[in-house]
Amino acid sequence: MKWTQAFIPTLRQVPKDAEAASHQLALRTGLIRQLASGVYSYLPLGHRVLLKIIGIVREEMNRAGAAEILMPALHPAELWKKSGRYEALGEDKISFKNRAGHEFVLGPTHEEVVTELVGGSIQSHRDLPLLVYQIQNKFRDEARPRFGIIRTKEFIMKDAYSFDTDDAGLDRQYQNMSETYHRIFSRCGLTFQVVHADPGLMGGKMSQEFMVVCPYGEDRVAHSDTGYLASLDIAGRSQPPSSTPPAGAAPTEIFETPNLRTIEEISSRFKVPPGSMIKTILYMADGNPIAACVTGDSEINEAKLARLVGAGKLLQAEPHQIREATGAPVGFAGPVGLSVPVYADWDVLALTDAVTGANQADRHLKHVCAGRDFQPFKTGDIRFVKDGDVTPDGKGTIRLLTTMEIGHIFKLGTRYSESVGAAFLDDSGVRRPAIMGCYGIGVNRIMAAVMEEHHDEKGMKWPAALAPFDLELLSLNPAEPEVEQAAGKIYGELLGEGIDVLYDDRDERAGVKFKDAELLGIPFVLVVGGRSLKEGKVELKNRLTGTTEILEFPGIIGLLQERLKAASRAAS
RNA sequence: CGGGAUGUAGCACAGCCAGGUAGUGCGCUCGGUUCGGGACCGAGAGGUCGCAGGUUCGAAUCCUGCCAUCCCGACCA
Repeated sequence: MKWTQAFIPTLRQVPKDAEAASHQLALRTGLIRQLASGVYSYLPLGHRVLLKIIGIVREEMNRAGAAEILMPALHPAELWKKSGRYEALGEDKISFKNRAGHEFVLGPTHEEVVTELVGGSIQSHRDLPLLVYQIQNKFRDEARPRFGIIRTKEFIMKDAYSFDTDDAGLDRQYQNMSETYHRIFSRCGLTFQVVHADPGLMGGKMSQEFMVVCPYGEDRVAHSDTGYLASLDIAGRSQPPSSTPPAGAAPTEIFETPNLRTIEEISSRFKVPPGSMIKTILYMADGNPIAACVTGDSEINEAKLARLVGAGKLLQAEPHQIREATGAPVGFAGPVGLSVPVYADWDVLALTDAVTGANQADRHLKHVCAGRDFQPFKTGDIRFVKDGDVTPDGKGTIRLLTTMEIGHIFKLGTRYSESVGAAFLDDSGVRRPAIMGCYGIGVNRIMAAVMEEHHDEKGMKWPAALAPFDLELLSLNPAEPEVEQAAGKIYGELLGEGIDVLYDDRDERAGVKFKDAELLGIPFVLVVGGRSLKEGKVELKNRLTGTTEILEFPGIIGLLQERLKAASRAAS
């Protein structure tokens, strides 16, 4: 394709709204343009990259035995009510009513639709197992789109769903998808990690996330050099020893803290380190009030807390519920004398001289000692892990890494096959719900992740497998007829050989073309210029290695093909 | 949804505090000179200063409200 026909609006300066490297580069190289917050157009170069990614995904999914389908983006709201997820969709739902007054949801994911589809089409255990997938735009009204195409309201997802007769079948499909995902992300040139995620509270099913370490990700994982790796909702730590109060420790004492509610306010006003304060947060666990305590320098992890409590639904208490439970307004809760069950983090047990709320307006307690002044109902690990925590096996030191989730696989079980309906008759004639799994990949996120990983100060360095073109042909000074002719001839021959080439035929100065070529980051740039042309030579620049090779006529095309093949072999 | 910031030409910004004909750099158009690493000279085009209301003889500038976008956090089936 010729540059002058390609619609590649490169930018010299970085648009001020872009912060992440992938966002800046995607804008500067003319891959994307924003229409609204979290809503983007993909221009020819961006679209080509997406097609390359989709090509790899499709190839690997097909190889894995998955059958491609295409489901609608328009879902009757009724279907979501049937599965019970209509409410759970909440604010993220994008929906509208048609002229007949029927509500439709723009599909944020497709468990309901695929279960409806498959449920209506299978009858016997002989129809299973089944594995289907699609590549399609999803819609979620994200409260906060971020970092260009890393988190958008409309995004491209590959979603796959498996249906089996038993758990062993599900295990096989899950393993198959896990291996397929490894192949897909590797072929895309990504360095990734697989992290066990919160299995959720329904049935203890398994879930794993495929993560890329990246400063502009929106997840974090706990990692140690002893090989520990876990998402924060399940990341544990070793249990610290609890302390016993020193003999003759001071008794608790109430002190006045007018209008001082937060850890920071008390800490700075009374010079108490946050680590020796007890933060007490009230929750409603399946409708019953409970209190959770961590040290003032920690944050409660609600997933961990929910597991300790054994609660299905955990919500932060409303102000009136806090007042009922503690007898005080928000900001003065503490574990001492509290009538609701107290769930305390291990760290709290180590405090022998703590400050915490007195359960009275404008008052706190000091010299509080866990075990002496209050007895937790249960203790455990309920806070987010922090840098420096010790891994559960006691051997490693935890470091937090910022990561981007590019894929996830999940053993669903029968949640949707029961609620929406997908059942089969087993070999003894008993009607049973299919065992499901679901497997997602964020296609535009792969693009962003690759851009985060493969660039330098000059611009992109696309892995051969995803580059928008195999080769850029760059003619210096097209005003010289010999150069123009030679470049045109080479362009024609490359096209004839089926090489995907971008021909920079613009009437621009050499510097502009070189800079743009480096910015675009197509792996190979073939430079045709008057100087070397006189000696019957052209130059082949390798953007990835930064090296230049001189090629001589004739035989250029053949050599190029060798280089391109070698590059794509190296990538796969 | 809480906190912070920013909206002036395609992009990046100045002007606002101290109200008085809307500017700079890059890009763009035309002419000329250049031409292997983001050229130079000359002449141009391009803006309801985010929107609405108010104050004032007069508002990009002061006041009020709204909207949009970005960042931190909450959320993320």
